[in-house]
This record gives sequence, structure tokens and C-alpha cells, in this order.
Amino acid sequence: MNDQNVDDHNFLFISQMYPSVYTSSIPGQGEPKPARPRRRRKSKSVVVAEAGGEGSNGWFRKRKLSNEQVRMLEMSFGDEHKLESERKDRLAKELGLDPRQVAVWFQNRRARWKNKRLEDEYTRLKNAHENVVVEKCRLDSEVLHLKEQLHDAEREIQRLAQKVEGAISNSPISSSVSIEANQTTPFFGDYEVEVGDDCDGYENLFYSPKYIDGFEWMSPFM
DNA sequence: TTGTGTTTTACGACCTCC
DNA sequence: GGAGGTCGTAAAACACAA
Repeated sequence: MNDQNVDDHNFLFISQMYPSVYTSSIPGQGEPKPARPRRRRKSKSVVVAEAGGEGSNGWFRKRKLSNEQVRMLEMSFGDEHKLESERKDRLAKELGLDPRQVAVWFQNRRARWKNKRLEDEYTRLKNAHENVVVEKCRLDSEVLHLKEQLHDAEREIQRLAQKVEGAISNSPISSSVSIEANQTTPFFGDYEVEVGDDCDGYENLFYSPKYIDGFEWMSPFM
């Protein structure tokens, strides 16, 4: 029996044993062809059993590598992720494995390593994103606060402008003196100005008049 | 005990490189 | 064209809750 016949025989055997396994891989008529059609692999159980493999009544059970074998493979993987054939053969001989098993183990180990790396990278990016979101919230709230301050300052400027305008119209000659002499309330009136501990509240509250269009006339009072 | 989810071993298909 | 890589997945082995 040549290899192809062996494959066909195994395929037939598995199909009979596990009919449901193969139904999905055989495209029905008129069904869209899968993007990447796969030939069903033959079962290792059958292959090894037919080749006189281990297991009760000739049935092969997938063998897990021993802890020592895994430890040695891990050590080798730590040295170098790629596996050149000389090293593969040497490892296989040392561990009593098939070179193919060593190659497969390295393939799977590289896949796990890559997944782990992707996971770590994802976690790192996620954390960085969360930090940026928090910082954005903080800045948004700061902008809101500053806008409120600006709005208050503008209202105060407007109020003062009206007050000064009224004073000028009532007593244009003794304006500055009368304002100071007759003032029963502070210059800022009953307006509550929040002054911080560093006492720079007024600086924060007022713009310098020379920078305010149309308010040049306020200069004598400042 | 059993159902279910995860890990490990193994393989087929496809790709790249020499 | 062959060797060896990745990718996707099957299936055995294992862990564990219900």
C-alpha cells in the first residue's frame, strides 16, 4: 500500500468512525468555496495504531511531554527561538523524541510567545489610553473652570464700566476725588471676589485696560 | 460524574528564502 | 524545489465548577 492509499484508507476509516468530523470540510454543491480549503488531517491515533504504536489494543494516546523534556526544551527556547536542524536533531536525540516533535514544540512555543507578547502590548496600550482619557477629563474640567472665571471677570468689568460712567456724568470735575472721598462701599462694591491663598485674585480678575478695546478711557481710574 | 473551558500536541495549508 | 517559518485548527489532556 503506497502513501496515498494509506491516507485514503485512514480517511475512510476516520470518516466511518467520526462522520460528523468530516461533513463540514466537504463543500456541498452550490455552496461558496471556503477561502482556504483544508484537507482534513488524518488522525494520529489511527496512524500510530496502524504503524504498531503504543497504547492498549494498539490505540495510540497523544503523549504529553515529560516535565524534564519540557524543561530542556524551554531552556533551549530561551537561548534561541529559531531551531536550526542540527540543534533540532541534537535535542531530539537528547530527549528521546522525534525531531518532528521538537520542531512542532518550537512552532507552538513561538506561537505562545507571540500571543503573550501581543497580550502584554495590548495591556500596555490599554493603560496608556486610560491615562490619556483621565488627563483629558482633567483638562476639560480645567477649561470649564477657566471659562467660568473669564465670564465672571467680564461681568465685573461691565459692572465697573457702568459705575464709572455714572460717576463721570454726575461729577465730571471732581471725579476721582469724589469717588474716593464719598465712597461708602469698597471699590468693588458688594461683588465677592474669590482671592486665593497666594493673593493674586485681583490680577486674575482684571485684564490690563490697555489690552481691552474700547476701555482706554478707564485708565485714569486704574 | 459530567459538562465546559483551557492548554498542549500535532498537522495541513500556505508563504518565504536560499 | 525543499526546508523551515506562520497561521488556523483538531483533538487529547487537563482543570474545575456544578
